[in-house]
Amino acid sequence: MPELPEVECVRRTLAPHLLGVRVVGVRVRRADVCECWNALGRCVRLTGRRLLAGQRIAGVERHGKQLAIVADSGAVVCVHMGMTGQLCVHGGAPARAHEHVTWLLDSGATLSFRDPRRFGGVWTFPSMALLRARRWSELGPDALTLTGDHLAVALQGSTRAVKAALLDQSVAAGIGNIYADEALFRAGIDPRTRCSRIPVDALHALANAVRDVLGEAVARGGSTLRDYVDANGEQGGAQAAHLVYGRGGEACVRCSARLRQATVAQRTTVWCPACQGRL
DNA sequence: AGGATAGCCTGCGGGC
DNA sequence: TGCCCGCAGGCTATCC
Repeated sequence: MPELPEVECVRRTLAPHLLGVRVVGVRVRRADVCECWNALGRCVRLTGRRLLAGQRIAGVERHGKQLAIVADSGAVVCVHMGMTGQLCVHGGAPARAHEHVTWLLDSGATLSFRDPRRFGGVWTFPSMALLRARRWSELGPDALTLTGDHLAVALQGSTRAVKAALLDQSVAAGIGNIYADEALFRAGIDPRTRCSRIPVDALHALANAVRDVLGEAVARGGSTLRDYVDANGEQGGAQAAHLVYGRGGEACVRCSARLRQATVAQRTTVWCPACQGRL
């Protein structure tokens, strides 16, 4: 389940394969995972050109959980991987099941977007500016740059549970269920706590915890629980560093209390009832 | 209008 | 062994 660290690892492993490479063809096996937008903000017909056919790739960018492959023409393909999405580069292996879009590159390699659950998708725009204006503008700041000051403004007066706010991509982009629980544990905050009851110093601690948890997970290559692999098909190692996620009923690594598991914000949530105080 | 909820979709593991 | 059910959850649409 790609959250920010996994998508960043895909970006980093993808870039060396793509930069300066020309797209010589595109094969779409499921057109309904793609959406094309023009400069007027209208949804338009899917074409190879809009998926960068014939163009040279000049950049691979990321905001939150979304990737953008940018051509030298300025045209952009934005990929969101949902839960089970994968972007892999390989040397022309036969298509696997659920491989929805394949880009043929002049390097001889192919890039494929695979997504069994189809919670992800592909969006095309004539420029990065339009992607930012039409799609990324809905997102909060990238969670790797999250600050306590921003959290204080974004959560001001909100009565919802802090975990729900962390999962809200308009608050900060990139946090999912795994790293929300890990960050709340590090910050010592009960995930059920209403936002408006969290003091500013605790919000600063939370923002720091979010950045630390995400940064460390990137350094470990992301978390592989089931599906995640980077652009080279390699699994990550960050799951070994999870202190609470997936450990409900086990002992807290800090105080040995039994970790509690319950549904918070419609998500399976694990926390330490001793270390994470309810404010 | 903020916040809670349902639904999308497939693979897998547990239970019988 | 095989089938059925529940669960995983990022995001949007819808309801309250």
